[in-house]
Amino acid sequence: MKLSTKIETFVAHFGEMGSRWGFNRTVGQMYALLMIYSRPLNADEISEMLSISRSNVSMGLKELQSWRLLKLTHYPGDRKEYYKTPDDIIEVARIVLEERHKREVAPTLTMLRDEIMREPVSEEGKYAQQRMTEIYELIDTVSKAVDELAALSPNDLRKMMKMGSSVASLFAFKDKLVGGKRDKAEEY
Amino acid sequence: MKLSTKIETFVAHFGEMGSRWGFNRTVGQMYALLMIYSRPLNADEISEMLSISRSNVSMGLKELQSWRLLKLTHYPGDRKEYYKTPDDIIEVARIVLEERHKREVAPTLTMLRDEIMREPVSEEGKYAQQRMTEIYELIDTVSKAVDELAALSPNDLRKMMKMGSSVASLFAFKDKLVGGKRDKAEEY
DNA sequence: TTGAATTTTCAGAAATTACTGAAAATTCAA
DNA sequence: TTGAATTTTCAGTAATTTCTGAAAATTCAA
Repeated sequence: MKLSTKIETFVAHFGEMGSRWGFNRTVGQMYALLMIYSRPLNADEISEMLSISRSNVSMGLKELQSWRLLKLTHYPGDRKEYYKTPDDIIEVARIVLEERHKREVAPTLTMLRDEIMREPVSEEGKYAQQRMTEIYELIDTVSKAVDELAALSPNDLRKMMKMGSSVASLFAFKDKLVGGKRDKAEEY
Repeated sequence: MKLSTKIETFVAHFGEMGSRWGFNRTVGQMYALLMIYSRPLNADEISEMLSISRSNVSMGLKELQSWRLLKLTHYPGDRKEYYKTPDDIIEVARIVLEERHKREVAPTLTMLRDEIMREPVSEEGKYAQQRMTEIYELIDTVSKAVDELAALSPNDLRKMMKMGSSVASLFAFKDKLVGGKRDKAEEY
């Protein structure tokens, strides 16, 4: 089962980049393949297409499922499980944001809150506490904004994309979503 | 040179999380330490405080410098170099965003553009091309929005933070920055 | 039930990444 | 200049992560 050059390039690239999203290379490749292949694939097909062992595919699928990033399908008369990604790419982005928030940002905020609460014992501790407060506020602010974006429906997000991407436009759109009114909407 | 508990917890946590930001554990620890320590530190001090070899510190500092994340200081009569982070934590966030965009997002967009251009030879390639176009548009949109945010001055961003963090508020703020006017500013 | 088909687990091997000590290179005061 | 102080480099080692094959577990049609 030979992959087209287009797919091979895409898969290889996301394999390399995958680690930045919290996966290893093969898991990145697997997801990339599922994302651009026109039909759901079973584990054996993935194993063959990417030349990785069946057991590695099994572990990779398990990890991707723990990220809620896969959809399962079955075909009549075939006991194998077939995997695909959500049809809507925006849905994928939303899930990744949510999961990363849960896995990385939330624990960091908890740690910072705990340490900021604890009475500092030294001058050093006092300074550290101040700095942690600044860091807490920054992360909290940004993550709340991201939460809100992630909470918008894929459909709303798509409308936003069509409007253009400037921060100003994004905001203008949000206004419409929440029913706000503005003087100079035509500027955007 | 014993670290306070507060600093130790913070350093350990960012060591673990560091890999998500593109660094390894020790580089994450080093930056965490420099971020919350009240004064600039030299390489020997970092080495001792974190119990890592002097050469490892040297390599870590080099990497952090390639990310433009360090400021250098000197003290009269002392030949050692002293390192600290930008005073403003928002400046740190802005630089990380810019560097990650340059190192990860830009190459991905280039790859996608190239592959989308290339005429597909198979049905599979045709479908892949479609999907890549969707992905390209999403990444491009989001990254343009992030670029704009990163381009705002730390001072403007701080004002934004003080206003609160809802998307709506962010937009309202951007309006003020760009001189726009709105009916119901008092709602935010 | 049974057993063939399928998926999962996991111990060990392979590959990759991080770290160290020693040596080389650089810097700068005298 | 010289040489002591300091920083960087890098080959080898250590630690970690990823991957595999074999075996165990699960599923389900007959």
